[in-house]
Amino acid sequence: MLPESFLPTNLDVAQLRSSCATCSLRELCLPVGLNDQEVDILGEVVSYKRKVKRGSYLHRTGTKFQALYAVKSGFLKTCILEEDGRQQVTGFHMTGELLGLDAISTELHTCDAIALEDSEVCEIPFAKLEEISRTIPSLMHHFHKIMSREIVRDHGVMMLLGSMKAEERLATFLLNMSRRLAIRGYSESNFNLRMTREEIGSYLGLKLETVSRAFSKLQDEAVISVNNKHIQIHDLQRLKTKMGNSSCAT
Amino acid sequence: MLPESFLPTNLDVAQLRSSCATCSLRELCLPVGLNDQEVDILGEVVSYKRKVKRGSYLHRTGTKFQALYAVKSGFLKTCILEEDGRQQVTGFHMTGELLGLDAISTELHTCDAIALEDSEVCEIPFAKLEEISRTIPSLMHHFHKIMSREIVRDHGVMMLLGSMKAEERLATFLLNMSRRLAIRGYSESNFNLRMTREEIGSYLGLKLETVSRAFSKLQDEAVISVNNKHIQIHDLQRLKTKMGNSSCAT
DNA sequence: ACCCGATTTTGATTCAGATCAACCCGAAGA
DNA sequence: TCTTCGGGTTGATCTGAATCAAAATCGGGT
Repeated sequence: MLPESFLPTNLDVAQLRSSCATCSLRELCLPVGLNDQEVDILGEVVSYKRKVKRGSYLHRTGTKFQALYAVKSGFLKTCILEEDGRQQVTGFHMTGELLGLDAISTELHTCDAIALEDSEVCEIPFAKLEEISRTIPSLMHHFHKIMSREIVRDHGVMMLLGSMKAEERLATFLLNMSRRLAIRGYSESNFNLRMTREEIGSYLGLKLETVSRAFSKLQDEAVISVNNKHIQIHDLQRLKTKMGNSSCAT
Repeated sequence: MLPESFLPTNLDVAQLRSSCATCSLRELCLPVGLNDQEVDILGEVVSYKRKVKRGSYLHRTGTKFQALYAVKSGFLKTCILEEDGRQQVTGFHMTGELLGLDAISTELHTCDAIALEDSEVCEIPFAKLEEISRTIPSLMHHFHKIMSREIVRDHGVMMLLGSMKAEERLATFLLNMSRRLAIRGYSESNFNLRMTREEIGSYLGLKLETVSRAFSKLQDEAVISVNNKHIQIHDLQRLKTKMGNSSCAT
């Protein structure tokens, strides 16, 4: 099994989906452990909200980096692509997660971010974030934790890509989705995927046909039900065992 | 070809290997763009130096995180390992690079760091680093860049593991080593590897036999010479073309 | 309701890399 | 010097996933 730390939570609070209609900071991943006054300070920074229609870009590779984006609602993917056309999905991102961390290093975005459904993000001008984090140490520390968690997540994916078989990869992926949805208050065993088989494949280092076959196999074994994008997990426990033992019985 | 940003430089200054025998801060990756006074402040934080003998651990998975480590000399690997014994090398680290970034998120190390040759590191207590970075904005910003660069590097590895063939992976790996050595003033075309075939394989998601065969193939094609751990690159240009075009002629 | 393009599933075949196995080589130690 | 042992190379075979191909299904628009 992958270590717990593989799972890219990207948020520490469970009560994300507030009923508040405005761009409430409380929904984001950043203001963990801040007092009201500090949240107010942060609030002036993240005021700008942006809508991203399904299929359109939040940012493109090579464009200037100015702000991080906190996902307020919706679902996005990030991917890098080579000149020769090869594409690698580097992540899927849902409510409360932070996008753009990779762009800090060069001041240019190093990947594309594309909405897989109509989404909303809060823009967080990075220069301002650094500025106020000087006066709010806990904010700075939490931001460091978020970046670090992204590194840990990436290491988990390296492990997956480097040494897991197709079925293990898919099981890991499903459990990851399940867990992240559960944290946000959705069902852990009943959900709709927002991405295509090809996108899943790109993320997992597999071809789309292989992903499809792996789905079918898990369904044949009655571990899950698959109806196109709709997934139902019947046996979470058994799915977990699939994650980590290629050596054990199939 | 991988984007330039793939290459995990982890330092911005070329003149790393100063002749100064003490633990000069100037050699590290952190004090970029600081004035003398600021370097002095930072100096009080990173005073402690630690030796790590070849084969021994700098830190182990699960132990408490207290400090980042800046490699002063030597060569280390980091790896995560599963209960079932599977191991994944997540990186190789040389002079000037920063270790331990993954541990910030949970306050526990999420990987082992093992010296592949006798090495020296400077300990940087993280709490203190955060503290002084409040008063030195450029230090904070540079630290953010370093973390971000690690994320970009990891994405590059994901690309490699997700969509490259064995030979492409090895070519990419060699060019990466070559470049990092060149930055440090060593030959870009003539160097000794410090890790075994198995460790290379783990990093690249290949078995050691496959790594060995890929080496032999590149040698047969007169692109490189291999003598055990000693590598000589004869045709850097051709090696670069190997990196990115599985579709093109072999 | 119907159509069209995109997506998904499934089958047949191929192939890159894993696995199994033998052997070689060089450094460390008796 | 001889032995041993951890790497490393190379060959033979196997296999999981890629590739090629053809249906089936879904969803959006008219």
